[in-house]
Amino acid sequence: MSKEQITALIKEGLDRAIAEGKLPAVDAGRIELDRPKRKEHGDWATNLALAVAGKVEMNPRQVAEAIKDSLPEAPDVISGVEVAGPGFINFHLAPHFVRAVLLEIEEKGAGFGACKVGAGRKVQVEFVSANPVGPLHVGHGRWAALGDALASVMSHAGYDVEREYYINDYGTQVNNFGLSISARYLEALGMDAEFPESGYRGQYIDDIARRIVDQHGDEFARMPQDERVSAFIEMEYPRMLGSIGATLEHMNVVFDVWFSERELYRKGEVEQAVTELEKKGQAYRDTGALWLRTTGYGDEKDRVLVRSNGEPTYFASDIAYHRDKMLRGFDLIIDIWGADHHGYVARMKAAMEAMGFGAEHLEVILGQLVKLFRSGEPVTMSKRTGEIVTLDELLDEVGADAARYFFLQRSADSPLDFDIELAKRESPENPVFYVQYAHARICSILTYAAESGADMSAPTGEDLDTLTEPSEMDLLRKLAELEEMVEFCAERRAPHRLTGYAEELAQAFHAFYRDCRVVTEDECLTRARIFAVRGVRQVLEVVLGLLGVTAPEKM
RNA sequence: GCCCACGUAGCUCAGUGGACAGAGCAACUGCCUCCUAAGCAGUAGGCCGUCGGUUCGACUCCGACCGUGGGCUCCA
Repeated sequence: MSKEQITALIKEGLDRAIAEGKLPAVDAGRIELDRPKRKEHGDWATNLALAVAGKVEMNPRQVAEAIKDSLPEAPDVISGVEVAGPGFINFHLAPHFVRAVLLEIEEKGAGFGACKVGAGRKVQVEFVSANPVGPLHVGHGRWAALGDALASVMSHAGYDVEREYYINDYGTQVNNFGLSISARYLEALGMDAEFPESGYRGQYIDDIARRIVDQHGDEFARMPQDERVSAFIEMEYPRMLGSIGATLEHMNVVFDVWFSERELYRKGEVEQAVTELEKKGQAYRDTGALWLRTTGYGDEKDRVLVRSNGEPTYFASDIAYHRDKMLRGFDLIIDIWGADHHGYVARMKAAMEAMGFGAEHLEVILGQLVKLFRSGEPVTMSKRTGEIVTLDELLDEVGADAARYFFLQRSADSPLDFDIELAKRESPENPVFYVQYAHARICSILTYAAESGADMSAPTGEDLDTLTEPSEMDLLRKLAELEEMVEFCAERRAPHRLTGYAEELAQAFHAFYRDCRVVTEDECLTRARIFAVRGVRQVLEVVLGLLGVTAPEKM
């Protein structure tokens, strides 16, 4: 990759300039090399001279000139170097070197753009993890898209990644679920029933209740309330979980592990975790409850692990869960939570410290919420009546590709305005089609080339040298950026930047298409351009694959 | 009140301490005898919330303030 090679050249240039006495000895630190925003500033630029000028008490431009003059010759890589602006050193890559990206794509195929920053570290990304007490809503779709794409891009960056869904199948929420069904069930039978205060009021609860009546009549009405509620829980939460799984599958999100909270309790892990913390002196008893001393690790106040009635809190089981993750050998745990859980981050990190794992092993990504719009008008969602737009409804309406792409366009820190009508529109204002269209267009060109008898075999080096049009060179340069994008998105946990790259690549391709015919009378050029266009197709497939969006051959 | 995030074009948002701040939409103007016009080219649109600080250099880092959203349970 060009970045390392140029960094090495700069380092050598600096060392040589010092050795030749043009510069005083100085520690350059880490050499920064960036893609300049403006094309005329070349392919790569370094601010080294600006950074060093103060230390050596020289004019930055003089420093830059000195380094430039001492740079080793590298005609295979660089075609030009200049000092510009306040003291940047700009590098222009040799065209031959730019074209070489096509050979790399050919060689690496689906592995193109991969890198090794992850160094094989074991990472778990846990996301969605919605309580199995109702259908997924649109916000869950965002976490699903985000978690899945993050896992993909980190995997491409050399991490060993697992995707996990945590099932809260224990405690208050499932109990409320059972109580809600029970109330609707009795109502459906014309009996009096008090609907629980914090019950689930969605239509789907009525549907479940009615289905039970249809299948079982009033047989559950004769049991004691507790027995009926737990019967309903056991019957219905697995079914709900199944339907959540189906929705996620509909969105092409596949988890490696579905982890049950009940299992944690069944295996005694919650108790073990609590006992361990007590033994370590991290927990104390006060007013009948057991408290974790999270204030020792930066939390605002200590938190209850076991209530005075003997019941462990959700926090306790969450601690046990994170302990279990660490014991499974992950180097890094990434949790994706809704922004409404942000108050929970400090205490969970404190708990990691209290357990002796180190808070740096846990990263929490807080996703802002999704607001739905339809033609500019907000789609109202009411918790009170339980009227929500489900993820299934959204997927049915706009399709998995558009939904995923829209969810991924914004950084997790930004609330997302999702316009259903825009996502549905099959027109240029919809960016997902813009990118997919580039892929379809390439497929169509390749079909045309084959049908018109063009030579589809690999080009020679001389053939490749016929690629000289500015817009085709720009396209090749864009291809070469994938690897640093992957590294950036993985390290910053920012898969949304990949959508921007996808659009830039598509744009570069469409500009190429405008200027350059692929199938021409010139056999050398035709071989080279077919090869180039295949490379673009490969890279589009990689990027769309990381985003979890399909790459259609026809549109 | 305290904690966190956000504040960039008319709208929705990108933006990695660097050079003249970007995209899409919306508005306006052109371009199909052609491998897909789901495309391309162009015009217009900015006090990067405000004020200070750090730096050779700040949309970017720090502080204060203003605005928006979220959180501050022996809830999950």
